[in-house]
Amino acid sequence: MPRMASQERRTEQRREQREALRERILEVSREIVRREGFASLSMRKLAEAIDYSPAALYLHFKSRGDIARALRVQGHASLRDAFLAHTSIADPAARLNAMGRAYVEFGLAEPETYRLMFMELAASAGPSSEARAGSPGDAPGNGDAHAAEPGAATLSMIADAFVELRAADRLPARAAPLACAEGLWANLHGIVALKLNGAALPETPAATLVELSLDAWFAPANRTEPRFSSANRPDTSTR
Amino acid sequence: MPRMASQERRTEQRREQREALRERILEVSREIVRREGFASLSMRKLAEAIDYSPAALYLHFKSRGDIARALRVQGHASLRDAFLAHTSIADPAARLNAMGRAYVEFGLAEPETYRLMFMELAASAGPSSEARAGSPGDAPGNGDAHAAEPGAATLSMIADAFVELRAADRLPARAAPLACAEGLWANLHGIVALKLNGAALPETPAATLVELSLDAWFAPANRTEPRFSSANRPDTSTR
DNA sequence: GTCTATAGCACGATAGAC
DNA sequence: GTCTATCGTGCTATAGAC
Repeated sequence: MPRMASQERRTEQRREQREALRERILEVSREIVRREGFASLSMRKLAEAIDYSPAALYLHFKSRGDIARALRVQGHASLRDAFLAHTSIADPAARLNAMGRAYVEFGLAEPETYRLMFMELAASAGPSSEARAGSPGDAPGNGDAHAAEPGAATLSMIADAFVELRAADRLPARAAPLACAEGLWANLHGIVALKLNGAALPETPAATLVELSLDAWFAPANRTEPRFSSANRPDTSTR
Repeated sequence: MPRMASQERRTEQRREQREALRERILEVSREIVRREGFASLSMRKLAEAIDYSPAALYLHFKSRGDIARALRVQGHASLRDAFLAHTSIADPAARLNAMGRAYVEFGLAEPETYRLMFMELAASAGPSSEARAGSPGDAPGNGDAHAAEPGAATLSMIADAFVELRAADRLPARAAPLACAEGLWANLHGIVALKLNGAALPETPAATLVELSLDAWFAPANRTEPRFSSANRPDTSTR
């Protein structure tokens, strides 16, 4: 059955090419977003960058918001990887320290990606922002109402550490570990978000704020391990 | 000199009418932003709302970004007022508690105003976001490079409280009071920002997170004053 | 599947009559 | 000071040829 085989091979090639183009679109999109932000990712610009017509994009992605969704998923995977690199740290406080730093470093190193992941979801849930000039279906949050799900993995890694802290009776606050995790997350996000907005928080470097915040959220555990104490530790990055 | 007087009266009336119209534009703008967000405030829509032509707006505001700037100033004044209501609290920890709550309540009560004030400044300082379809000079951050200044008053109120805490030796962390103030601010901002983005932080109510955060940042002072302890205090608002 | 061409819309800002 | 009319731009998405 050589004819059958060759046909199968052809369709297989087709599928691979299709997949490859889709991947290439995402790759170029990611780079544009990284450098100029999602707001400046237009279908025209994207099409020109991959040397196709704008119409071709719509064969692989339902809309611009659909691309945003894919990029967000990739970003969350990237952040999760950064966290995974520290899961081997046995001490939960030390692990939280490492993860907290990693989180803020991720946000400051990839500001536009971070913005896309955590700061431009407004349009998906409210009647608010990101109402651009174009047509409907444009908002980055569209296409998936459960867009928060991809970040759940990283949040639960933080929560796990708090559970361990609580189990070892090293957690001062008497609240649910999940609530602590969300509180710490909010704190870290606040640092990144204010820094990304440029004008705000002009005085204190982000690294110092991170140290302070980690101290604040589980200081006792920290104080018994001077390895991670903040005050007498030179700031490595002065972003 | 009756002729002179009448002329003066006329120009005075003119000036008042001018001022009144400008005030009316701002008032309507504020309401539109409050309900639909700044991104959806277009000069056309605004003009129709005040029953003038779009061109008339440019007699009172240089650009759309100029309106944004005026609205931000008003918002900061409003937030400052909310803080001023608590400056009379003598105990610095209690004062910080009240101000922290007020901050988050402000953000959650006026999400779009808050967004305009703290989350849409990106375009002013970076090559990023808010690149809309229209012409240049559109970004909300334009028109004043020192846009962070209006918020300085509220920040220094927080910093003052930390200075007092430090003076009374009730501040656990050994860092500069200003850094603590910015850290706490970042924490509060993170809570509001994540809540405003809807999808994120689905589990824990904001009020609980605020309590936890305030506890985290100056817990010892808090624990000696059970009046403000959080765990055994019913959440009044479950936003 | 990919292209060209364009529809259709919305915007910010300005020119020039009155 | 206000209006009408419009310029110039950018966008998403689709129609229809190949």
